[in-house]
Amino acid sequence: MPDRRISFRAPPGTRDLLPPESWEWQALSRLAIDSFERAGYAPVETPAFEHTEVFARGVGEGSEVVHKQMYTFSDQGGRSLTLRPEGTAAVMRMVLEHSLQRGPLPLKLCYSSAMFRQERPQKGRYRAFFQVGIEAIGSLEPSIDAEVIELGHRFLLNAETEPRLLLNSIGHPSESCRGGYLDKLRSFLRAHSSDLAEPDRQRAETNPLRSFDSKEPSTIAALEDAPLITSHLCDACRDHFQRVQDLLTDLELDFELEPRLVRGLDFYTRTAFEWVSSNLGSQSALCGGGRYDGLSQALGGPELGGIGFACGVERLLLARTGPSAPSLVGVYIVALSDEARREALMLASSLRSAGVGCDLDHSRRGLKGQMKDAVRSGATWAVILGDEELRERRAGLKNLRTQEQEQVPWHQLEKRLAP
RNA sequence: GCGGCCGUAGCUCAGCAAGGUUAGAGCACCUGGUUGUGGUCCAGGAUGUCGCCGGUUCGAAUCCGGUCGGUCGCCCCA
Repeated sequence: MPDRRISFRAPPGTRDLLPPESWEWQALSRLAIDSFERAGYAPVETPAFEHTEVFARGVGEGSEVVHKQMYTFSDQGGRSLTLRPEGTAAVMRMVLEHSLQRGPLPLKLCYSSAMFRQERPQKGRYRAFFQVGIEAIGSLEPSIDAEVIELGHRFLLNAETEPRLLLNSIGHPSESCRGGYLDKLRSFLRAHSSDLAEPDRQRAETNPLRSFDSKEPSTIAALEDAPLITSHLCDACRDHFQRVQDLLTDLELDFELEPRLVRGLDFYTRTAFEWVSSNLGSQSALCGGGRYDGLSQALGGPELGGIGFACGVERLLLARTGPSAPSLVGVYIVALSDEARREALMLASSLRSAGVGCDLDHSRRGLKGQMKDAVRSGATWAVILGDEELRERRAGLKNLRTQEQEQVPWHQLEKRLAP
């Protein structure tokens, strides 16, 4: 319970990120952006809010996200604005606004940004949350699909999350492909309407694909023999999907074909994928993505295919099984007198300039307290400065892991502690 | 929008069913034992309007009503 004299707390579904979790959070974001940049993806940042239309048209009016989860408000000029509920539509808006599609393609972009959705909060799901993701825009080649998926997979492995990769293709909207399939699925659902669980019947009409997301046992049973998208793809989409699979196999990347995998946002086409983890409570999706060849045109742009994914950082934190991030403080300076404290502050400054992470006491703690704080800081080394050391211009250098200690002249300290 | 569970110290919780001395424990924090050496041990210290409002009662952390908040699940999604 927080201090009751404080009358405010973070709004429902939002949370403060504080140590030690915040260390992990930072390390994860850095790891993500770092791995994406190494593959040629440039970091971008779009505004936290957009004209509502960007999401209404980009994400799709029919989607749940747009329908009832957006934080929408009017500004003083009467414009309708919306806090971004996801990143892809905003990034595409940015690309089109600056005509980036006229430069070399594909555009390879990455981001780590806050997203906002009004949903009922629960484990692994917040109203304000962070996503790290990438977008590759302007190539229809299967190789870019494979690159994007491989980057996501390797990132999740490096993030110690034990991901399972689910893969599907949802074709494209025309009658010869997903359109025709949806008709067949609808007839199937109508024929089996009485077997569906009550909440799923309505949805079977409005958004038949989503029936596959149901957790109702009776619905799952009824869908046992439902037609699957993968056997109704047009030749071009089928070929694309096969080539993506071949490339992933070349990359020795394990994936599970999941013909029931669908996407929540309307703009997705062809390749759809998702990484899941079993540590997320009732949420299972760690990271989700797919190809969105219709998005640019939905926003009034030219034909411009793209593919990308977004990972929920809070979910990554929940799914992590590996060791925690190491401290960037390598050295803790222990000072035993006022004179030594002055010296310690100067030493800290020069060590930091040399790139050595270090910390020191500011509470006038005694030796014992400072040693304790040194351990707490995560430092490997304690540099001990007492009157005797000051006189002889040397310092006690103690390795906090091995407990070995020696005396080192000041001028050698920096060299000994250099990273 | 709907449902389950839970609100007592910074954290995790005991106490509540049979209302009754100064409301407890563990962890964490600070000090000392060791006037110059951390993770163990010992001693001590600081920290609470028992979520809030009202009712019942001589008396409420405990019973009743309401309210606010948290959490997990449904829906949906990262």
